[in-house]
Amino acid sequence: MAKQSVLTPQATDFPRWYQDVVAKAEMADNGPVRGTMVIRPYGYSIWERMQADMDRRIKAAGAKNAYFPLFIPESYLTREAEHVEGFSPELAVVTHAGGKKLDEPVVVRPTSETVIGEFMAKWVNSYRDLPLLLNQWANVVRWELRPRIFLRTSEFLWQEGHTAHATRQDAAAYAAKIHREVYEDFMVDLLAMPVIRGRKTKKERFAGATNTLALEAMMRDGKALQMGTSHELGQNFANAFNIRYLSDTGQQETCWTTSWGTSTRMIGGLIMSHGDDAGLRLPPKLAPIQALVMIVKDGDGVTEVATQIVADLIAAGVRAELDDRTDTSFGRRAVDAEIKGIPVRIELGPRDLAENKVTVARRIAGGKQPVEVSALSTHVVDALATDHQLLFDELLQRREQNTHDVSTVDEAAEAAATGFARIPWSTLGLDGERKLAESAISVRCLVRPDGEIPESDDEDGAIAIVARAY
RNA sequence: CGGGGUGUGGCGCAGCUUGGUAGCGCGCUUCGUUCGGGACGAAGAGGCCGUGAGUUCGAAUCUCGCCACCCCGACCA
Repeated sequence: MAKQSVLTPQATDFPRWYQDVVAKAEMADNGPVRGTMVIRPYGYSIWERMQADMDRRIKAAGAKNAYFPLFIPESYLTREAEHVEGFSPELAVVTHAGGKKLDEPVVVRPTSETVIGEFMAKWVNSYRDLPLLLNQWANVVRWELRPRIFLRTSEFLWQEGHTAHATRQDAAAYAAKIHREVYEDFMVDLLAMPVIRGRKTKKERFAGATNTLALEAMMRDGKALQMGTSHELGQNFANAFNIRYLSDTGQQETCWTTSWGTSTRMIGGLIMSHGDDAGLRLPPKLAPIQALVMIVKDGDGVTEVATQIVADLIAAGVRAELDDRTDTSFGRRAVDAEIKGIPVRIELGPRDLAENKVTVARRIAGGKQPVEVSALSTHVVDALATDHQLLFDELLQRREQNTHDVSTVDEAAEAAATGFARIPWSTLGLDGERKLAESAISVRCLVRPDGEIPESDDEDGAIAIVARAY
């Protein structure tokens, strides 16, 4: 095999075309920093739309954006025992700066609980200051042993929310609110991806958390991907950083904190869920270009009509663009649009125009059909709404077909070879979890039979969702 | 760290067994014909074959060392 300058997940689970569309990972030309990610402009435009939509939802949940330092004094990390233990192996540490050795090394943030905790302690004095709801959009660095494009890059972009509350109940409720009202809604409504909301087992919990809520999605190949997490941190960080407040009865009390995050990993999840052999399929609400008006051949006023159609579509609320590169072959342009996942393509040439029609090609629903120019805007708006649901339904159906209820550990392992297994946690237990781990199968999360989230790991009736994961 | 591999134009690869001074596809440049589903023809540009030493008249090819990278596992948003 030739030397590869690009991280290439295998074709079965991660199609090759993503390189042309979205990103490539620089390995060879980036010195000792391995597994960082370069996102091409088109890919970034997808991320920008995710970011804008997520940001809107986070603000609707009451959190405000802020920004904290990239470098964290090493001593901050060590204040929370489990946290430092969990993150130590993957820290990038700066030992020299300004031409000399630093008295105390600083780490490049792998996550910001500790710096933000330090500031929360300064900012919170009274119960009137609570809850303190913060969010940060930033890049973080985790020196993973084996990077994987989009899913686990050494440096990645994300949003991390950090909040402080007066009571455990308030903190738990807020973590759950983000989990459900921000993250799940985002994934269903914008990404057209069904996700399982559940609770992580102790083994899978975030380092320093008392409870981790996760959203798990099934990829095209039956493996699970964690799309986002929301953590209750108990008083672990509040104790470590002395985040305390004076209550309305004049007592010094310790805060309860949460943290939650979603990252560029979601782009990977999107590709592995919605992508097909012809390229990416973008959910319409996410697509930077929803309708591409393509001039097949100019002449007889085609350009004028096409320009008017684009204007009409934009007026109807559709993100439309004109493709008038008639010096490039039709096939090339059509395939480009397909690979990029543009949901609707409107083809237009003299032949169509003679009948006052255009040809509408659908990336998601498939097929082509002639549509009257006068009815086009309505047609496209309807198509985009339908396509969103088609994508969601397809994924949900695939997940249901590849999920099996089982009653023994061996059956769980067998079902996890191709999809998800559901097994009572009381049957599986810590021993079963350990045994499955030997064959790279993990408990993705615990759920109640009705799909809600258990209050504790050992709650009666809790079901473990078991799968191979990325 | 354990187990497998691989290093040859920008990208993907062949050539190595049986040494003779580097080739194919894609991409790129120019011209012409095309352009309603990844066009075709012609002419070009681009490589001291990862690296060091050795064997040899001669090394991409054989020998030894070194380095780098990839895949599987442990770690993980």
